[in-house]
Amino acid sequence: MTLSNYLKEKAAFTNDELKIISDSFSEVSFEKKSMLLEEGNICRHLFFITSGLVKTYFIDRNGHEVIINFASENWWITDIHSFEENKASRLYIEAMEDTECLVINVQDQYALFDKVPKLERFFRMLLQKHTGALQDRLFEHIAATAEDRYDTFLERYPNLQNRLPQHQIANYIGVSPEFLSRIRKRKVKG
Amino acid sequence: MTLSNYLKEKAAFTNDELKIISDSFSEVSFEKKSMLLEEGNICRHLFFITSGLVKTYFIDRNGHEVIINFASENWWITDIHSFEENKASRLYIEAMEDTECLVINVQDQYALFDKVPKLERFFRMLLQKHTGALQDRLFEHIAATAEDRYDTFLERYPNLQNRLPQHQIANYIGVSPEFLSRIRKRKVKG
DNA sequence: CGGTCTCTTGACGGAGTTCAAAGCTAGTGG
DNA sequence: CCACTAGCTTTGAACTCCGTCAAGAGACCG
Repeated sequence: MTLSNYLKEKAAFTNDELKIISDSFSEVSFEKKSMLLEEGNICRHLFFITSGLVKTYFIDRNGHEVIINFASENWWITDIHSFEENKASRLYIEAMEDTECLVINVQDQYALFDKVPKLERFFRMLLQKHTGALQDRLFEHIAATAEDRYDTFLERYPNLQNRLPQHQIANYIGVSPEFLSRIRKRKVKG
Repeated sequence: MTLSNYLKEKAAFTNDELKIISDSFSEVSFEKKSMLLEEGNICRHLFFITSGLVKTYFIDRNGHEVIINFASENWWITDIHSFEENKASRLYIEAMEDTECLVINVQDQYALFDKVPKLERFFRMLLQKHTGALQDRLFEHIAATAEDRYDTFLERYPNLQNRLPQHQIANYIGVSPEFLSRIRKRKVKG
């Protein structure tokens, strides 16, 4: 099972622990274009994606979608603020392909932390990495050009480039689809 | 002592726990313009600021300072990635006023987590809040104008507005000092 | 009083947006 | 299997936001 393999790669969990963890999650499927989370709702689940692709976004005050990140195989996704504090979410999470997930709710998560304390620390580390990634994206948006951000996107998600329509990439790097088209044209010319 | 009062306000620690926590921190002072952390070094400390004001920034590839955030009384500050993983930091932390801190190193932090497990969860929650704040700043930079970001700054740090030179605020919201000056002129006119 | 730091103002330029139109591609139903 | 449609990408032109450069005006500090 994928979650166990993933955890084995990432940290030193015993087989007992892996079993306890796996048993705490349930499998859920989402069809392409269906929603894992919608704005205004409380995010009830922490998702581990075993196959497929989702995007997280919010709607800005001009009614435009703003993509925060993508997540595919072996990524965790949730609105952590909503999930942990039971607050209405500002975010949407939408399946961009048919997607298989393992999910856990917040109570079961804390019960699991009590059974496998190592996991709480593991999740704290994950959160740290996520925070680092957010900081890097903020840096890019303050200090780098759109072309730089596009290059960074290509390096960071080499496998996503062909799974995503170009205007979604444009949205993620924070430019209009027209301008990304021009960037690409410029790059081909050299 | 300030840290105990702060923790009492924020979560239900017992007096014993508060004493154990307080005893694990040491006091350090920094003069205005001195550095708490410099790029290339490992961030050895988690800082709790009891008085004063610091800024965290990095130097972008054009040699310009880019301010990530400010921290004053009752704020935690560190480069968490460097601190936890013993990696060279990309960041600078600089005192903008004479500043008093309580500090702990990473080993003592983990020893403290073992003695007061509640604290590890508390820190995870802090990290979540920090992540939320970073996400909000990213949203702003993708979807809001400089004027919107200035308004948000004023709401978020009402007490910092008069303690900071205007060009530092400009840097924080990601515009040139000249342009912030124009924004302010526009706002006065109504 | 002189120097340094800070804020303002003007002129110009560049990065990126918006709008509109046209060409492409892929999926869908008949 | 073809035709149609809907969504995706490209291109051009005008426009906006904001940065850079340069110069001057305060303000603070020794």
